[in-house]
Amino acid sequence: MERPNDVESRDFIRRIVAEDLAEGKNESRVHTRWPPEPSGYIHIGHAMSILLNYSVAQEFGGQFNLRFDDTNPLAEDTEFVEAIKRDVAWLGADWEDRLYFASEYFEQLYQWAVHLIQEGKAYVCDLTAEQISEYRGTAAFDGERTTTPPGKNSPYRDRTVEENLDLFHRMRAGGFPDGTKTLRAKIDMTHPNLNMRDPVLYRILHVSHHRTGDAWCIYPTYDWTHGQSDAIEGITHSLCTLEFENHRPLYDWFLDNLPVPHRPRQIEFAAVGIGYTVMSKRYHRQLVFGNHVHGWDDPRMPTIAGMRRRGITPEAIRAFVKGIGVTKSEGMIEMAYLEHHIRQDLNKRSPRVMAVLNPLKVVIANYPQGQSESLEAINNPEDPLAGVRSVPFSRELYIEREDFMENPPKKFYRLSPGSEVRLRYAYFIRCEDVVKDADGNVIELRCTYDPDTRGGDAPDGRKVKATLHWVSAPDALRAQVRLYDHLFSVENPHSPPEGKTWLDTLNPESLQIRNDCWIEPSVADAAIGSRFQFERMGYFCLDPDSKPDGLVFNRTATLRDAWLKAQQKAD
RNA sequence: UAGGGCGUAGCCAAGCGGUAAGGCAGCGGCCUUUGGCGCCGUGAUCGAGGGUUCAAAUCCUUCCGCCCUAACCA
Repeated sequence: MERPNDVESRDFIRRIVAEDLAEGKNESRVHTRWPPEPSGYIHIGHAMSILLNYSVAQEFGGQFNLRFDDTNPLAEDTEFVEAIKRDVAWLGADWEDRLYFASEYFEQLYQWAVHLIQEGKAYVCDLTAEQISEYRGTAAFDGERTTTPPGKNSPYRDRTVEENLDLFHRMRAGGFPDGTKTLRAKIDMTHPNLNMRDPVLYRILHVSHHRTGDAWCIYPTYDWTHGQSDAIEGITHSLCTLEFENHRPLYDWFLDNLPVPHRPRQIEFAAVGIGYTVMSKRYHRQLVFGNHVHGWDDPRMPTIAGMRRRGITPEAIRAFVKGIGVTKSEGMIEMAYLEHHIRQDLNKRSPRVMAVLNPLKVVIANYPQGQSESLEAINNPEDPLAGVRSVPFSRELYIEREDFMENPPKKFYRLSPGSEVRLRYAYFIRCEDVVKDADGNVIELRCTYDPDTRGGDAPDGRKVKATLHWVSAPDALRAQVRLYDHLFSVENPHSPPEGKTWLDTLNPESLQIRNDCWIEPSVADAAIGSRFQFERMGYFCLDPDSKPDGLVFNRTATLRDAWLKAQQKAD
């Protein structure tokens, strides 16, 4: 069927926002926010939420806030606040001067709690955590089937307003030990939505907070904080992930029962999952604190910090996020899809360079001893403006070990005894002899070159089936290269094989370090973070561990490899 | 079990009653001084059944499957 292709369809959230705008809601404003808890580093899943909230505001001429949801001092830390700010900014989401902390609203929240008590809609409860759970009516298996009994009222539910006010005041004043009392909303203990069965608003925690210090010993829960914070900030559309859908009735109940200045609307969307990795902060904390990776910014991690160190650009992440769309159906995106966007972005912007990761020495027998020359190489065939550079050529070179086979199979176009190939931007060479050590390992190739093919073309028109990258041995820089693979060996670590845990599925070969790599001298002064395409090998970037006399590169992504694929098919 | 949500090709995703967009992956081919890039071609009757209608992926209905919650975490 014929359908206009140029009409980009809107996702369901943008459609709702557009409708609200059309109906003149919210004084025709659009205002979103992203509310992280500073209890870990953010990951690519968060990036989707950040970019969605930010871009919706952008597209509708609205504003975007960054608000830390810092209501649980037990897990939070300023280190995470700083890391999150850095990562959000790096992704390109600009909160301008609107950086907020839910902890700034603690006093207002307290006043609203008092209001609720006065209205007879909240009470101080002495039940323990376990008792609260029991009274709530937890699902139970009666031997035949699981049932969900209605909850029953707390015996403290009918305390007088005066008593509640007094108790709540003393809770704040520090009169009670941790866990002995809570403030709960008085809603409905038989409500089918468990969140509505008298949820806890405040718990007692004699713990100092990274921003409010020891000013408080009672801390508001997420549910009691979130919607009201949105209201205070004038948020019009509070976009969050699907697991909060169950909380929406409560979110709305608070707004309905409080004298809030504004009425925000919560809309939920599906979070992303990506194959061969895990996307939960809880798991990330275990990976980091359990030393299964080298920190939050380990290039194998799906954290923003890790991806940045890996060499992935914010543009690639944005393109990826835009590509997967916004829906309510939860799925698992293939890693190949992320890699596609990484390659597409890096292909256009990365200067090419030649580097040999697994060196095999080549001596050009007919090239004069002691002679050398400079050859011109194109910096980026995708970008004419990138210009050219010169690379040194000499009698002794290194080529990639995988580019030579003594007994090549059919369709192996590269170097083998007697065959001729092109050295990129240099000459045609022919392999004349194979030098081996006592164990029969190939340690050197003796080749001859054709002086007439300088630059890579033969005047007589003869063709060659392969072009190899290479470096001049006396001129090349030694480098360490870190090759990364999937962090996990199974696509979904959340459902590991029988008898295994998710940690058992970590890929033992996710990091491979090569110390004897050689790279052309043009990268000598590259800045940390510089990205390159090592021709025929992949995309790499200079790691912060790099020193002037010891270059360290991270492999961001491999190039697609038709030969590799053909081999795998042959196996 | 209760409440909430989801189900369109291997993956993501358009579609909103008029007879299945697009991307990724795969496969085949072209091009090529990166076996890269680029280009061309190639796949579905929409979880299942029933119903309404001239016409249904789109409406109704029953069923099935999967996910979320049942924390004084967010």
